[in-house]
Parts: sequence; structure tokens; C-alpha cells
Amino acid sequence: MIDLKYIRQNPEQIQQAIINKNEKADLAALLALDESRRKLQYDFDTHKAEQNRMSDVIATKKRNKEDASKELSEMSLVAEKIKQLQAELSQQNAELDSLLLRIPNVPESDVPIGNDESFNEIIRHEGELKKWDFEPQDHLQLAQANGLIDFMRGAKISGSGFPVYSALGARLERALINFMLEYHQQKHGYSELMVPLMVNRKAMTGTGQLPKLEDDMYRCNEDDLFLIPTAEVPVTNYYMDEVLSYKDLPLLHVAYSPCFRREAGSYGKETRGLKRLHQFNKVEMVRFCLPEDSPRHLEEMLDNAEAILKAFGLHYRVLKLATGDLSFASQKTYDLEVWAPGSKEYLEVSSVSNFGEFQARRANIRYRDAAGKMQFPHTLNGSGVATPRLMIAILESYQNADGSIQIPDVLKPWLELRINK
RNA sequence: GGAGAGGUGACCGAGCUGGCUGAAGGUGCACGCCUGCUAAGCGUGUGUAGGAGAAAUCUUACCCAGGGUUCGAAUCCCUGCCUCUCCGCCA
Repeated sequence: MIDLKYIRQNPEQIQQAIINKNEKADLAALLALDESRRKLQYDFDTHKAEQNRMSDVIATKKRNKEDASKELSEMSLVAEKIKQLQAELSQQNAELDSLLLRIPNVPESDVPIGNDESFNEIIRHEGELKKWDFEPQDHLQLAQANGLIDFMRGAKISGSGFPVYSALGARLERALINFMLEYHQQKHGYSELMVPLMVNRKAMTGTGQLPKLEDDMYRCNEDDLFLIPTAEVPVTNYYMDEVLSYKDLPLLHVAYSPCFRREAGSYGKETRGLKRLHQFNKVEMVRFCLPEDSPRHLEEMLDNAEAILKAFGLHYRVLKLATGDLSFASQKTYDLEVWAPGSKEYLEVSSVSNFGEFQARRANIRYRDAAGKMQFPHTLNGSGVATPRLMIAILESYQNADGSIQIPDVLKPWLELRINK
């Protein structure tokens, strides 16, 4: 969340951010409530100060065995009043919090302004575009022909969007996950966490998925737990309510997890095959760092994600997201889109974001700086990367004329085989 | 699931027969001193969040969370959550 004091002092900037991000936060109501709450706070404080002072007087009198009945009867009235003020105050505080939690993070100044993805800025293209002397098939045909993925049976047992990876498909998927996990640990210095797949409301609020996206998540009502839409949630909240030392920073974590997304209402062509799923696998990178270092860490994470695509020799492009396409909590995001030669389109496989102190404030993650002062670290995260679309790009890029798939060299340690029909 | 114990500051840990405790002591951290041989000794300082104020400063809240009793609660009562120990069940 944004510092309330900052909002109070820079309302125009916040309002502009709300507009640029297509959010519906009610800034006017927030400011009005803030005003009235401060008055109430002052009133409450004044009464409370009086009560505290008189309590001392009463205590002293009693100790000296003097009569305090006059003070006692006076104070019972004040106690009444305080109780009433307190009730009002805690109600206003709750309302204020709920309004504050709906104020989005402010995009950085170099983020392109525009209310949808058409304003995203293509920064560069990387990797070779492969050419074949035959017409490349798309991943659905290849997966089917090689018996790698069973969409029908997945739909039978769970519904559409829940594929079953079978036989070599399962091994390939597992190899991808292992390759990426190892790569980030060995080459990029991340430390692995294996995290719960269900988290509570507080954690979901900490990273900013709640309150906005409640309807997009699978939920266990009985226990008020949510299936994670990304490992970002448990990994970032790992340090929730903790005070770190500046010496601990930066912290780099990588985690593999399945990701669960309801994404109600997103049906159509897009949902065919592996492109859009309710459950998919992803390796996620998360960083906690000193505020002044976060821009550098964002670029490093982008490199880390790109390294995976480069390791497979895939063609991809790097996008800087426009304000309207930025997530609620992000202040700057790069997307990586890999080229799928069979489907002939770019597919998003990674989103790398800097959240500034936005998430740290929400999750109450702090650190003590060299001078001993409490500060909020900056948090960042990036997919490194999501497997389904990586799988698409690999199947389509490594196909042979006969419909078989060549296994990329980097996966050899996990998968020696060549997949044949 | 049953029985017991407990949740205090960055961390550990006193207090818990209600008022003089925002909270002893230690560790850590910061600064200074001393000493010099593999690391220590000594001194000083060190809560967070909100409100008022130009500032000095004043003030409020906070001892898991939420209620209650009381003029007054870290301390008493209730509810919830969590942790630990023992028993049961189970992968």
C-alpha cells in the first residue's frame, strides 16, 4: 500500500495513477475519511490523556489512604465517553484501511502511459528465428502425435484447463522445472524455497491479490484459504511481520509451484491447448533489496529470466508494460514473450516486476538500516519461467519433419531420450 | 481428535497477588575508548505506529487478536488464532 501521509500530500499524483491503471479506487472518500479520522483521533487522545492523568491522582490518593470517591465518580463519565469514541475510531480505522488497500501502486516515470496492452513498448527482440523446409506443426498436433499431453482425460477428471502430462510429456515437464530451478540456484545465486500451495487471506492481501482479485482465485471456504495463483504469494510473505537487517539484503529466492487461476470468463480460442490453463507450473524468482538498489535488481531479474530462454535458443521479445497493463501492485514490469513458430505468435512466459515498497508495507516486512532506522525493503518478482508456453515454444521449435521432437541439449541431464512417435 | 503448557521489544527473557512497567536483565546493533594476536574487554546510546506543532516538545495506542470487568489491565474474565509437550490416529 501507499503511505497515507504520501497520499495526503500528493493526491493529484495518486489520482493520476488510478486513472492510468484503470483502477476504481475512491480517493476522494479516502481523503475525507482521513480528515475526519484525524479529528476523532485528537478528540480521543485528549480524553484519554485526562483519564491517564486522573488515574495517577487516584492511585496516589489510594496509596496515601485518602478519599478519592469524587474523582472516581467524575471519571466514570469520562470512561463512558472514551468507550464511545473508541468504537467510532476503530470503525473509521477499519474503513480507512479497506479504502487504502484499494489504492494501486504508482507506476514509475518511464512507464509508457496507456490504458491497454496496445501501448506496451517493445524494447528488443532476441534469439534466432528458426526456418524449416517444411510447415511447422503447432504444439497441439505435436503433443497429441507424441502422446505427451492428455487434454481430454484432464477435462474428464477436473475440467478444461487442467491438462494431464503423460509419459514422456510428464518427464519433459519435470525436466523443465528441474532445469530452471537448478539454473537459477547455480548461476544466479537464488536460494530455493518449497512453499505451501494454499495461503491465508492475510498473505493474499500482503502481495496485493486481495481484495481486488478474490473472484479470480480458487478458495477453500471452510478454512478461508486460497490456492496460490503464483509462488510469489507464499515466497514474498515468507518474511511477513518480520524485521530484517540491512545486512540480510538482498535476499534472493526461487520456488517452483503449481499455479491456480480461475480467470472466470476468459474462454474462446485462447483456451485451446496449453495457452491458458487453470493449473500450470511455474518457477518463480523473488528478491528483497535495499530501496536504492531495486532498479538494478529489476534489470538483473530480467536477465535471469532471459537466460532460460537463451539456454533453449528460443526467439523472444522484451516488452515494457504500459500503465494500463501493469498489475495493481507493480510500479514497473517487463514481459517476455517467446515465439511459437507453429502457432506463429508471441506468448507471454514471464513477467518481471518491481513493486517498490508497496508489498513490503502491506505485508509489514521491514529492515533496520545501518543507522538503526526501520525501513521497508523493495520487493521484486519474476517468472523464471512458466512452463506451459515454454513447452509450446520448445515443442514447436524443436520439431523434426517427421513430427518427432528433438530434446534440447540443456535438458540432457534430466532427459536423455529423443521423443519419437 | 484428547490432555497439559505457553504466546512480552530486532532476538532471548523477567514481570503476570491490577496503578510508581513502554516494560528489568541479557544478546544484537550503533558510536566511542582500550588493547593487540586471532578475538575479547570497557563506556554510552538504542521501541514501533498515529496525532498536534515551524521546532524544541507534547500526546495517544501497542506486551498474539478481538471482546469484557475497572476510575485504571502486559497483569483478572471470555472467545478466537497460533506454538510446544504427552496420548491417539494417519502418510
